[in-house]
Amino acid sequence: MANLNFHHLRYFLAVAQAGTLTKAAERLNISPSAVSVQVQALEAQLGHDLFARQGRGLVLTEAGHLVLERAEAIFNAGDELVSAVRGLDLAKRTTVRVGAMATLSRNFQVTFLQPVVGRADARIVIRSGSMRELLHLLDAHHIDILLTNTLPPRDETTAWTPHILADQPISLVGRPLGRGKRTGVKHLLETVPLIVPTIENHIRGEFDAFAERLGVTPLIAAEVDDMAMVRLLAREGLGMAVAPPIVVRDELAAGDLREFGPLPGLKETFYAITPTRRFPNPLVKELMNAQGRKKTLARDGAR
Amino acid sequence: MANLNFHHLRYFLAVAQAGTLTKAAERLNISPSAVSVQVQALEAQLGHDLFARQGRGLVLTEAGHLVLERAEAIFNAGDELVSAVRGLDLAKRTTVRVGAMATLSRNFQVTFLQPVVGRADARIVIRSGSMRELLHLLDAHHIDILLTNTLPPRDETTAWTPHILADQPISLVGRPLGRGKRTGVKHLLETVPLIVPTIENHIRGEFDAFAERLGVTPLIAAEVDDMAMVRLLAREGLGMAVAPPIVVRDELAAGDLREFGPLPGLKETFYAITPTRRFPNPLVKELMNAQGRKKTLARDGAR
DNA sequence: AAGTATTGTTCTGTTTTGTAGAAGTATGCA
DNA sequence: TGCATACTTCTACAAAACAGAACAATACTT
Repeated sequence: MANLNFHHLRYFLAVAQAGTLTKAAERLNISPSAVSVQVQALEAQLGHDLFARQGRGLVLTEAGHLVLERAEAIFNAGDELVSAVRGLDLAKRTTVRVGAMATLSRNFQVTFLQPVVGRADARIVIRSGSMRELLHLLDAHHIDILLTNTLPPRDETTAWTPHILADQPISLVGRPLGRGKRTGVKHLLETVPLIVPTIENHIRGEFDAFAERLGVTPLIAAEVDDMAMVRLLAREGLGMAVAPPIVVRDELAAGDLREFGPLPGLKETFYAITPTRRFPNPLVKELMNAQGRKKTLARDGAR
Repeated sequence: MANLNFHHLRYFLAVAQAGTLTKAAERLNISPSAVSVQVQALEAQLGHDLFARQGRGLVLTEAGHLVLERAEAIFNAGDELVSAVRGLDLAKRTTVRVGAMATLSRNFQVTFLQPVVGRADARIVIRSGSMRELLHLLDAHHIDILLTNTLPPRDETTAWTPHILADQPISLVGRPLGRGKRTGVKHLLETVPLIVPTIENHIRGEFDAFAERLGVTPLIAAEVDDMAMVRLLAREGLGMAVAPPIVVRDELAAGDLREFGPLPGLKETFYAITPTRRFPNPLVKELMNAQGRKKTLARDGAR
């Protein structure tokens, strides 16, 4: 069975809507004979008369009515397609759609988005999910950028590139201890309940290796994958968290929590993953550039 | 702005679905060069790249994904259109869609449909409504036949023809009277409460003229347009109904109601209105033919 | 690193499809 | 009957889509 000829269908629709073949031809800037032939071709292909030749006019048959309804829907969909594509230029330029790993620190996300937050000409869409889900969204262009702290494996078909945004040192953070208590890292690891990342997180691997190296068996109170949860638990005093200080930035500033020294050699790396094509979204470009500057400043400050 | 070229769009869809241009061309039984050109024409027209030329392959861009989704919907609709038209041959042949004036006697409708009722190879769809609504449905081919007892005015654009199905005498029908009561029509009209059709119904006009001719002022208890309601009211003993006996056929047979003689000169005519085209629906043809035979029989019997 | 296979593009000539305009047919109207 | 309207048919022409060859870029192989 041959495919429906949409060119014929378009002329049929014009005739059905205009009421007469002649008027339709006029509206299409085309000769009546051409329209006549095309409509007949459609009828031949469908195997049904769409118009009854009544007197000197055309009247829709039952099949004609049926086709008319659907043809209208089809060409409306076509028009919508075109305007949607045109809309890409306008709408998408001013929106940045960010996917973030559900387990990622919210503070980090906010810091990253700083340059566009609150700007009147920019809209932000954030969706979180697993790496699998987010990569799929990125591939289908439903997000412009993917924020993560673990790098998915690249294979030959990957159409994206990772960008390192920042290295965060990993510290022990927890509620202030009483006066005179020992605060050495090794001692703390052995005596204080700990909140550590789950095993999927590469920090956990590094932490375990670090503990091994020190020759201590840490007292693990909780394994948590969500950084927002880590923050809450630390604030509640469940134990000391193995996490980058940025996660509890506010609490550190307020004095509710304290940083008990970085864990040497442990760090968390934040990545932004973008489609391989050069950033077509100017907001993404802006974000990436701003990030570059920030990283430099942070390095200089650390010296 | 030029119209969307669905021919280009079809090739784009094929490429997007097949993954590569080459495979798409193969599936379409067409050369790759042709496909390449057509897809590029679409891109030019939409003003966006739909594929990113990556390595030696093609990868959908954001605009491409957007177009893909909609294109799928469009061509699905096209396929549905074709199968709907094809389905006309099969489905519609075995279905008869009847529109009946809401006020029409149900008994009459059943009698009319008798020839196809209960047949395994025939489906019946009945919808009721006002003349206006039903004519519209007939015009749009949503019903095959329209049953009515009044004839709508024909003008030059009418695309339908009426068929007289049957003449029914109009009688006075009501609950049996006590023994010895006078049953003359003139006497009854003056003394018994009556259930008469509303003024839109032409029977009412004839009835009023008839009463005038007799020189009586009838005692009207109710004006009702719906024959099912007339039947109910007569059964309840509200009064005597001015109606064709077929409306209360069952009650007459059971003896619950009695016919008090026909009103001379008054009759109701039932019409079937069909599109002017010769019945394309074999069931309609059957119904009309059967009706012809029945009418003849009824006439012969009346002699 | 060089050869080979794969994928998409460009170009040229050919085929298919669509179109205009004249002539013809059928209907409605004065 | 004469004339206008509406569609169709026919013929020639124009536009579009197409195949095939040559080419360019990339990936795989040895």
